[in-house]
Amino acid sequence: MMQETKMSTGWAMNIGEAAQASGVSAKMIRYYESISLIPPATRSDAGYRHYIASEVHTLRFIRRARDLGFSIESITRLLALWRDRARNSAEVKQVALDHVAELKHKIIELQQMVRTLEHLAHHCHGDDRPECPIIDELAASVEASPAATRSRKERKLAPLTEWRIAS
Amino acid sequence: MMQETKMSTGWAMNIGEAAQASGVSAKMIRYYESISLIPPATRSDAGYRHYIASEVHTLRFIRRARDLGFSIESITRLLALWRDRARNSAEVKQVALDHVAELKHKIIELQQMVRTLEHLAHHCHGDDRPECPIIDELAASVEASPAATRSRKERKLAPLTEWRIAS
DNA sequence: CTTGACCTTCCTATCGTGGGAAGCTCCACA
DNA sequence: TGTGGAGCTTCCCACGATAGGAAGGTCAAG
Repeated sequence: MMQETKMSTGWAMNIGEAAQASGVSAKMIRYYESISLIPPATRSDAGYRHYIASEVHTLRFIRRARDLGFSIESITRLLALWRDRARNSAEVKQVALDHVAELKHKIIELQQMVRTLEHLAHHCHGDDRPECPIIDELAASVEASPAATRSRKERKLAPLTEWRIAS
Repeated sequence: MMQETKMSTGWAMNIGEAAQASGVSAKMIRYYESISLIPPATRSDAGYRHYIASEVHTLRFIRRARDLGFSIESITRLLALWRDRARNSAEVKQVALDHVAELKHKIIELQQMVRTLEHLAHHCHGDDRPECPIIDELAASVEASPAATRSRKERKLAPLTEWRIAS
């Protein structure tokens, strides 16, 4: 992108320098190019990639967005909005708030795990005796657990009491 | 494992039934076997895997541990402790609390992202105008940002002002 | 001209999960 | 007894984002 700018400035960094300047590793810069998150870099006669300041700027944008947890897919949208001078800030805000909602969802899941584990650990002596409510909880026999089957597709199935006799 | 139990009961479920009963998909049961998290299942003459109640119990254990966010590696340890009747509960507690620490670390990271994003979103009009502090923050030019280079290995490098002239 | 730091492409691995193809088995029903 | 379909087998591929490494070319300083 911005070929003309590149031509007009004449400045260029190679991939290692661009990595250094942007905080994105050379490996990831090549990867981003391969998945078309960024356009193909111009090349020197020897095939070395060259980056001008505006491209490094884009890489830094990506790096910051990654640091905020945005997926590559979201970053694609954010980059398009960044380049779109006629954008609606509402769209940007939407992307950001959708992401916030996802993050909060994850946080709640993790907090639930922590709560359960801390509760169990609190009741565990943590000494040389084998008794352990943590193990007990994991090993608990389930009388009726809807949660245990929640995520699988429905299928025609035999009642649990109808196990077949082996061999 | 527990071959003799299997022999003594004679009961067996096939993989679909075991999946149903344990909450672990058939695909994952095969995967867990392939990575030796669980021992190879016994097979029928036709090659079908058979699972007895104690094996399903193990699968349910794994499922619960996964639900609490434990890695396969940690589950390997937990399973060993479960089977070890002479275990020290201290070891179990250690595995659990190490995991809690990891979870909390992740939570803090995510919360930091949320905080930043909500702060930015709060200052974004979110209307049809292009001005947007979210985009501005991502696009910000960095005067001096130690964070931007924090995770990369040190390398001999030219000062940023010494970019080479292209072509 | 040599050396070594850097670049190139290509392949591999991570982690846990799902999807699907090709082919075999089992069982119920006609 | 034949057939259809659900279920099983193995094998391969994909994800998302990243890192590591091998083999070979390039560049610049000494």
